[in-house]
Amino acid sequence: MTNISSDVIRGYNDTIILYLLLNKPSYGYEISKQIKTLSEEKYIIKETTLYSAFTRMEKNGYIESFYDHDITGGKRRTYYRITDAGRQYYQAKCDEWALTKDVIEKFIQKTEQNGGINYGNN
Amino acid sequence: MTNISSDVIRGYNDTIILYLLLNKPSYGYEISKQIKTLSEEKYIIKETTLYSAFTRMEKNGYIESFYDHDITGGKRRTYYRITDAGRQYYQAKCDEWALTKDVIEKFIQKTEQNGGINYGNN
DNA sequence: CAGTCATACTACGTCTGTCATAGTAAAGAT
DNA sequence: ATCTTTACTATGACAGACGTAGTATGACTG
Repeated sequence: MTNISSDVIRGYNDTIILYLLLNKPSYGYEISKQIKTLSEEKYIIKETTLYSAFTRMEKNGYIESFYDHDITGGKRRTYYRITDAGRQYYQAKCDEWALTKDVIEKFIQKTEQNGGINYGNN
Repeated sequence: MTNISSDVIRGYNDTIILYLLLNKPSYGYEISKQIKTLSEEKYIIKETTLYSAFTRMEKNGYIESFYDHDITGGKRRTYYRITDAGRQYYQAKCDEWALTKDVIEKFIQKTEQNGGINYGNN
């Protein structure tokens, strides 16, 4: 089975996390699960990667942390909300992505035998 | 001037280099220029990054080095040719790319139009 | 009521790829 | 004679990802 190597996604973990904060604040565990389900199990972020991203992004002013006290089982959560700077950074990263994609694809050869469609057997 | 941040391309430098070796052997300086022109100046690989990639990939058995003695000005070149293992690795990376692209794009919002971005290094 | 499970983190140290800086070396151009 | 272009090599720093381990809380289970 093909798995995504971490070096590839490196540099987009922050973007992925920010995306999940665009509409509402969230916390580590929830985000980690959302990444898993949204990516259809193709990408599972490591806990340490996730939490160190939070720390880094808070330091950079892209997110802000706060506590919510409606405990629903388990340890107290640290919630994060995206800041304006975070939204700007996210948008910039999205624009950068378009560029990066174009560049990388100049050096990628698509294998014909699987144009996204799977015929039959495995 | 739009520039791609290095963290994004990280993990694809090897792939890019291997692509340029698919049809003929080459050497550092030539490859560096080809990356520049093929990417339309959007990506300029750093010398140290390039040469350390050569070393790493030779150790991994993806490329082989040899000397060519038709000196055409400048210092003696070290040529590299891709191996079968290198071709396999390249193809695997191409397949991985398709996957990665799909995953990342689930977390990317496309903006209509946005001018020059300049993120990351330099 | 002890033990396990799921949740929700924190701490610490290692590894890898990138990159800044600097230097070496050879040939052609001015 | 020196500058520029070509073509590397050496060294060390750094940041992000990750392995490993530990802490803490409440819910469920026998």
